[in-house]
Amino acid sequence: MTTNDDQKSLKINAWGETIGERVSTYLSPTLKEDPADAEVISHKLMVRAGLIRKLSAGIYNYLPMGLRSLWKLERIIRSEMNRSGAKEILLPCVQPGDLWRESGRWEQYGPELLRFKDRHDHDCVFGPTHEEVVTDIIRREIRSFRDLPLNLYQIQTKFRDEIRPRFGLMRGREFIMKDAYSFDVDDQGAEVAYRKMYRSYENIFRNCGLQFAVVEADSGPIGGSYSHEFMVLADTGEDALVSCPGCGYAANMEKAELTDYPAQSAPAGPLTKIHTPNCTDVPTLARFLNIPESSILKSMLFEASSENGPEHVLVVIPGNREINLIKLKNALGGLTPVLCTPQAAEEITGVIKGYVTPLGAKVRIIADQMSAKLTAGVVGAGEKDYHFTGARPGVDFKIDGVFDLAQTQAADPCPRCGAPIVLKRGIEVGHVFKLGTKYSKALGSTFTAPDGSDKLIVMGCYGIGVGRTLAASIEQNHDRDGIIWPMALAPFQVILLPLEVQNEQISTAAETLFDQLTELGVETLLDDRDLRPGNKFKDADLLGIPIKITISKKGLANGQFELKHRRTGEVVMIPEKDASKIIFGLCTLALQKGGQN
RNA sequence: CGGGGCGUGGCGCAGCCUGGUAGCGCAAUUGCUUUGGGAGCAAUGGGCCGGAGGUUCAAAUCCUCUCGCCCCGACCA
Repeated sequence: MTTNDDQKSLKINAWGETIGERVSTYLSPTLKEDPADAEVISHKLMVRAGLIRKLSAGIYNYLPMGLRSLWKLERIIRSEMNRSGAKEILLPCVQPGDLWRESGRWEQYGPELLRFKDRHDHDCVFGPTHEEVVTDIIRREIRSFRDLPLNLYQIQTKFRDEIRPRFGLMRGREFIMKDAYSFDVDDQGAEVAYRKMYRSYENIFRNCGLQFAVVEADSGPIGGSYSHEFMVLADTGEDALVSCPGCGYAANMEKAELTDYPAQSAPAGPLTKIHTPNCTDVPTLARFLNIPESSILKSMLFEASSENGPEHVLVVIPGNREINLIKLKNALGGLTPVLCTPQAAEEITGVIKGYVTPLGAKVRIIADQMSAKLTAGVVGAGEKDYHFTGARPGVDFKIDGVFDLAQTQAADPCPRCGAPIVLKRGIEVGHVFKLGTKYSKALGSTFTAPDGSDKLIVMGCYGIGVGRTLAASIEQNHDRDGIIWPMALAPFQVILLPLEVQNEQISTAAETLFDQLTELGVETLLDDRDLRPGNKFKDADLLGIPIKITISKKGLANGQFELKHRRTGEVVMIPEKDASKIIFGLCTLALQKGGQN
């Protein structure tokens, strides 16, 4: 419980961490100005508050203050993972290249996989993820159905040589990830494991005091397999998502289904060619004809390459809609579609952009579901300055396939309940995924079933971006003055600001309260620097410590301290003699309320 | 990888176009005054101008090459 003699004693908790620190002997270098290389708010604030420093592109040092928050988060994650029955392990960063050849990812992974050779000229990789290594453990150690189910997790450093690291901890090359892997005897068991992790993740992010959404994610054209993403809601988030206030349906924008949306048929009538000069885009044409944009069926030419060479596909969709490229990709059986340039489209269709027609088209035509439902629409005439009205999908032109292809827009009806959809933005902090037998098959991980037969282990994998979650928390919780930590993640729960440390009465009162709080286990930062009040206030706000106690002559004259809540700005005077109990109570309460304060 | 931008004391920047003494603000150090929202005065220290090569009597400045970093596009925790 004590430390070296030449320093005032520091209290230590059960894990060996300090409960209280003095700013004068800490390393918390704060910056008045934004760092020049930071773009997003969390990155700026983490650097300014002295939580992290950049070492190299996408590679960061954690300073003491940042590390404390990281520990808090890791502790929350650990406790939930352990509660769910998962077992913690620690796997190496450096892995043999041969293992990656065995799984086929040595070839598949691409330049994002950091490869190097050791002194014996053996291929090595710095692990970007650990499916290979855990599966290797399992195939060696698991023999029988009696050994299953099992869930192994670790909190560990990964390296992915991203093309473009950015936004500080949000997208680093080296980053800390919690990754868990479940092993089950069959699909049903894997399903149970998946549900457990799903619930653990909800608990983790709730306990962090974060507002989040769980969304269905795109898992490619693999049938049966599915995945969910955990998104921290923040306007500055990189990912778009849809959410239904009616039934709770939520999905990544890429994945969001649409079953219906407003689209209006063009006036019925015979197919008529009309003169439409200079109407090369939808808004212009709609205005020219005085019809809604949705009555225009726009035809867009895509190129998709497979081993049989490039194929061209004409996509027909109502004029007021954007095409969702992921949906289109799935509709094309996994081939990546690329929109043809106007020049390329003109070469293939023989007409300039804006007048491309599905009528008599030689290429495959696939239609968005709503365009297929319209009784008539306006389409290009395949001839400059002319369109057709009254074109009947499937009658006047062929349709080779109908799919849900449109991007969801705000207020579109929910695919589950029909209520208007709301668009949000989020930061992906966690991902749960059903793997199936991909890796157990590649690496030969089997077990003996009760009937004596050998079966492949069914796997799932589950990730949380630890550093990213910290950044996301700041992205969601900050103001003009700095970070606003939720109690659960704050590096310290309380900061003490004695305004004049030269004044004996003030410094004694501060030291006394510091002792009392740390004795109670309240993590406290004492700003004992001989600085002007303004400096201390600014730093305290920047650091985002939830509770700020100001100790001044004025207050002490009445036997009181001033208590200010960082989040609300609410100020109360508290009596000196009860201060530690009151503060302890507030901290405890905040943690019980799921980390919010 | 393609497109754009930036490298000048610890941090943020000016100087470069039009070559000739390296400058400003903040921070740091010392002293005095100050003490409820980033104080004032005075003094001090600190810079192979990212690196290499070239042009020139002379290069932070012009030219070539290189390295690093940031921003915009396809992947991901």
